[in-house]
Amino acid sequence: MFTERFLRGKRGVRLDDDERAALESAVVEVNTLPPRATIVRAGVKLDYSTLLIEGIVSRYIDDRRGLRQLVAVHFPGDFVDLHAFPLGELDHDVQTVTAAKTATIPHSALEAILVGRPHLMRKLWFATLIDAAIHRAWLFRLGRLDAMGRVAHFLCETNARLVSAGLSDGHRFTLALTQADLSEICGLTNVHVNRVMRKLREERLCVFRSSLVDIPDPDRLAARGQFNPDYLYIAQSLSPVSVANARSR
Amino acid sequence: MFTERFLRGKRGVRLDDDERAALESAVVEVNTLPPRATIVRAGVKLDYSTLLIEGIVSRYIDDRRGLRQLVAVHFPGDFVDLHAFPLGELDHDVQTVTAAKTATIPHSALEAILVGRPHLMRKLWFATLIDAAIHRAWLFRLGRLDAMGRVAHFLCETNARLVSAGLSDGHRFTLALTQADLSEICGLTNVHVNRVMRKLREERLCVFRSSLVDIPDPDRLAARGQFNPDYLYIAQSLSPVSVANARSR
DNA sequence: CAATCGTATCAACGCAGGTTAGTTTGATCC
DNA sequence: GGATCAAACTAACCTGCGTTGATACGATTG
Repeated sequence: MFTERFLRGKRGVRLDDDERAALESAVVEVNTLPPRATIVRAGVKLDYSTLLIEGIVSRYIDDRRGLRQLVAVHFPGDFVDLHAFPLGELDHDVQTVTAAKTATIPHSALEAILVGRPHLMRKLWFATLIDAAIHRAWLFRLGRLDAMGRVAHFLCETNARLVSAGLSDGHRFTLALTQADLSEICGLTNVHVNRVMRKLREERLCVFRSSLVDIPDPDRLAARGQFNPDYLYIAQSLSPVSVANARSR
Repeated sequence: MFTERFLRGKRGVRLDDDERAALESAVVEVNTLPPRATIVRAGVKLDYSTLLIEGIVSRYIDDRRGLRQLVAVHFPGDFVDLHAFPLGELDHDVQTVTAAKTATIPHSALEAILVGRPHLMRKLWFATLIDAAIHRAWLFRLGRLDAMGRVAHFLCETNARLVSAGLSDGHRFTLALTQADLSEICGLTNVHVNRVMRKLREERLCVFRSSLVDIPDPDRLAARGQFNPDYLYIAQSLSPVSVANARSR
């Protein structure tokens, strides 16, 4: 089951068995990729899209001078570059962060879904718009939060997304990102991210060591990062708050 | 013709007469709105979307403490909240900046297009993904550019978009944004935006006075803001560079 | 005409985060 | 065991932007 986690826990877009099967049968290939492998380059015409099954993938804009800004991070279940289907080519690069397993879905198969299964198509559209909503939250983060807030916000978001993918219990999860990766996500230098991580640790807001994130009190961290999960369109029953509360009770 | 400017000048998604007519006939209402009028509030279920005919509209995320980050600015021809159709409700607020004229399109009409005109639907999807591509460029701006660069980048982007909408000649255009608006776009304070505007003027990069933007040398401004228009998916013949060159020859 | 309000402008000061240049830790491999 | 490398961590210094508060300008209104 390649699409098992796709749209999992999202509000109002549950896939029925039929749709699930249609998507599954659209997969033509499964690949295993090493860390830091380029999946897509900006400006190259694409006739397939990539669903992430395992590992972490990043999307980034690069000024070809060493400065790189991540614009998205993807976890298992994300349809990484589904937007390449309507767009034809991408405006940014896509690269694995960790080793990853991906499923390839040709655009010809999506074309068939477009014509024959309009309601499944709308759910695919929805998926690309969640990514856009996350972009907007990232804009808020970069534009209006200080360094502590940015990191806190990102960790809250990641926790919420991993909870809904079934990969976090609401307090702890593995996250194989380096501090340098975090700095490219949060618009900071790696040196400053290091300072921030220490402070988060000192204030008992979050401990991130050897790829393990531990959030003792998700609500406090959320407050520090002004994090409000609404933009993730997560189904009520799976919201990180309710999960965290269920555990702390 | 309400949809005259919609997707104008975009690569590979020209609307044929039939599609144009279908969209036109989906309009049920045209409204005139005053400046700073709220169009949509976050979290409210929507059964219509809004096409902008005249004026400027902004989308923003607000921390309810006075800090506001704009996540998008829309010009005539933009389908401001088309993403509300698949999403159902928005994760942010939408407000006019200037007085504006809008066309309302009910989601029921979009539903009909979804089922009956899959290829028009794909073009609508495309339109929402352009917005996402612009979000990404804004992320780069906020994450990796200094204050001068951010303002320069925004002005280049706006110039390019207005050229393709037929509202800029590539060097000059009217833009009824205040310096405070610019600060909420660029993640700066209005005081610092003022410093930046002076410096842009002193360096002959850009003069912005009483709602009129004048860019003597678009290439120089683009270099300062590391602006590359590819993400706007503008058709070759309408790219701002070629327009600017045509004029300067 | 004066009063008012939104916007632009400027100067003085402080600090968050960048820059530079390291050292330490831990994993992997010979 | 030592060698190597990536990642984490630190300190010292510097600067770009935020903050505060005041003034100027121009449009609108009474």
